Amino acid sequence: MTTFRGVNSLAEENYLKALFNLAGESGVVNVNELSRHLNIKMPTVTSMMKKLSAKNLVHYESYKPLKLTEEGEKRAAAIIRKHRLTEMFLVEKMGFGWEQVHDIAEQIEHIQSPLFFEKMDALLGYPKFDPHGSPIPDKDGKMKWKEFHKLSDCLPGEEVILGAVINNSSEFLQFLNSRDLRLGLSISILSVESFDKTMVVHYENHPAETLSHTVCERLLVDKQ
Amino acid sequence: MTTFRGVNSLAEENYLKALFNLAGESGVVNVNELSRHLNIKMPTVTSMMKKLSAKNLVHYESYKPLKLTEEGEKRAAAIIRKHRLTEMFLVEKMGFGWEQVHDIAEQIEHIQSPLFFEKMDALLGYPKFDPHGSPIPDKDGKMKWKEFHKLSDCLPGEEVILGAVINNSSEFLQFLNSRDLRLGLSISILSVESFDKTMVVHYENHPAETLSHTVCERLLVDKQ
DNA sequence: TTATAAAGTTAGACATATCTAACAAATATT
DNA sequence: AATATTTGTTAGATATGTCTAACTTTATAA
Repeated sequence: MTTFRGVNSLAEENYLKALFNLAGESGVVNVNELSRHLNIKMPTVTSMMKKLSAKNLVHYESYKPLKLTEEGEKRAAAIIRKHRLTEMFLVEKMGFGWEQVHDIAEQIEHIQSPLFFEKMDALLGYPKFDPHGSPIPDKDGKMKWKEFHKLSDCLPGEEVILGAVINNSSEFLQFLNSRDLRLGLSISILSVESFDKTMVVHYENHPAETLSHTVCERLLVDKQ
Repeated sequence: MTTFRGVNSLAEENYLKALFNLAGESGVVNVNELSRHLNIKMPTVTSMMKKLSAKNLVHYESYKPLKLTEEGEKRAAAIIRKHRLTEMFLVEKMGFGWEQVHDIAEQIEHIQSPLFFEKMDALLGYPKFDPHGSPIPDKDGKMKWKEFHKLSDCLPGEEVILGAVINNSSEFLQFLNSRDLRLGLSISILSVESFDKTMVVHYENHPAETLSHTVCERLLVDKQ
């Protein structure tokens, strides 16, 4: 039947999104990184990059790192926007926990219906951040992370606000749930173990909770 | 990436759904019908029927009409259930008009997440019918149409309740909107033109509205 | 009842998206 | 600098789902 998919196929959308998410400051991504992230072998990635390059969505030259074109970035941001709006909708309007929404949003982000996402946006009151604290790109693909610090970079004595988490896996989020850790929480750093960087923190009804460096690296806080 | 699609591919789901929707009393469907309905050429349909037959979802024998197996019917009903729950959700919880929801539901019906549809179902209060009056199959695939009559089979003097519409095209539903025709409305039949079966009816603030036979055939009513 | 039309099948081509095996280039290591 | 490792590409195979052209079977009509 060839269900209508708009301009890009499902597969193409997944590559664009991955390129967007993996791009750091420089905006470039290696074939190998992309391959590992998508769980798709490198030759397949190479051939898709040629295809997206032909469509002017990716800058591709043999053996050089990949970069989205302006148009590619716009398309990618539109998908991320749909993903994050959906996560917000699932949590705010349908009663899901923040640890349950990733896989569903991963599917709904491919729905072709501008109106559907505009309705979501309006019902949510035009949110700027998703349930994990990630910014929701606006319709022009613009978005800005707040000026967060990793909790792991903070020092004993500091009092910070949990603003975002960088790892939306169900397991990690369930761990946070089990410790009553959620966005907006005010956290005081009591001490840092020097040899393994483990932190002991205090918040709400938790007088002394121990958090591994691995966890602290994934918690973004506002120093305020 | 091979996005997880559960047991059946998107294409397979569309064939199952079409077989379910086209099956009349007898439950059988011709290759040709299916081909026209899906807008897919007959040879393609034949080959897919062999595939679904190998999976025990369709009874297929050369040159014989097609029929879903019990398992095929179960799978199809599950998709229709998702479609109709989604339509209801879009109308009741997101403020869409009944003429806007078909295409979106056509995409969301393929989402793989039992929890997502259970949440919808619960938020809607376990509805039995979709916004067009079609029954929503339960989790076992069971559903039953109310005992409706076509408006076109009714006689002058009768007073009936509009219970369902059979044609969910945006155009038809917009026509009904333009005449303030909606489910639940009480309609009195004033007269029937004998040569073209046109009906003149009365309801609400419409003292005398003329409806073509084509329209009346698509309106299902409860004789009370 | 034979001819014609409609419905259905077979065979083979094509696009998309994936893979493995083998080779080439760039990077890192000694 | 020479070698080894990692990264990336090329070539060719495979699965899915679609198509057209040609043929067969079933149904319809003369």
